[in-house]
Amino acid sequence: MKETRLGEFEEVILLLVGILGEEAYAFKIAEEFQAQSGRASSIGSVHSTLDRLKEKGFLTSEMGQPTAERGGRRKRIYSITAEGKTALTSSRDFRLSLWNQYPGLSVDQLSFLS
Amino acid sequence: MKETRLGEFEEVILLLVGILGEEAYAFKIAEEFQAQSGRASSIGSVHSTLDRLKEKGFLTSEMGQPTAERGGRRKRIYSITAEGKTALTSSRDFRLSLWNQYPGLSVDQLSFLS
DNA sequence: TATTAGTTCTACAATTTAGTATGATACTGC
DNA sequence: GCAGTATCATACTAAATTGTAGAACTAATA
Repeated sequence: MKETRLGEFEEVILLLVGILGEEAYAFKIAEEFQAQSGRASSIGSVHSTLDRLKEKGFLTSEMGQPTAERGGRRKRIYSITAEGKTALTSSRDFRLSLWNQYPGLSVDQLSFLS
Repeated sequence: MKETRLGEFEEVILLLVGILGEEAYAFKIAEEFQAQSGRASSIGSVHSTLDRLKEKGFLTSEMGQPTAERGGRRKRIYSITAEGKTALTSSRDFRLSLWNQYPGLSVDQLSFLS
């Protein structure tokens, strides 16, 4: 009951933090989510998800430097913790293992490589 | 808002239905879930999840034949619909794409093959 | 200095997902 | 036909996830 599972949205957000690296601040993450998933996302839900991920110990954050852009409030930059990375890895491994047991979804053949 | 997303548990259950084929009935699915995930699962939650998946159009079911086992009530056998398969495939593709953008998680190298 | 843009933050509400409890069925074997 | 077992079924509850609205901060530009 207290297994700290990741919801689908949470998992994607966590992944995006990893992918974006230094650029992982809420607004950018929301944009990127939309770009990659096609699904709309609101900045608010991204925020609450980031908070939850922080509480679960999967993320940390710190304020970045202000930029020279108009409206350049300081950004809060998120980064993945070791726990976060572990969670992503084991989620990935579990899924790969299941997919590979299901013929039409198997990843072995590299059919997904572009 | 009405995007028919799959929860984490739902997705795994759907996958197990695919994997189990003719053997995909609630009890077996619950057992298999436990075996593969290590997490406990109750038959009741598997049932309600199967129902939900059916409502979403990802599964259908029909009663099987009684077996010659003691207590052999007829089983309800579930199977994946085309929609279900599509949902699994696109969920897989989306994840593969994200993982491959995140160096430590990339699946390209086949490092996961046993 | 007023306006505007980019952004964070918070508190709450809505929805969805997962789990419980309990009862009903259907069959085998004695 | 009674006891026992495997299984389905239902209705409800609880918990977790996701979304909304809106205020507030910061800096640039006009």
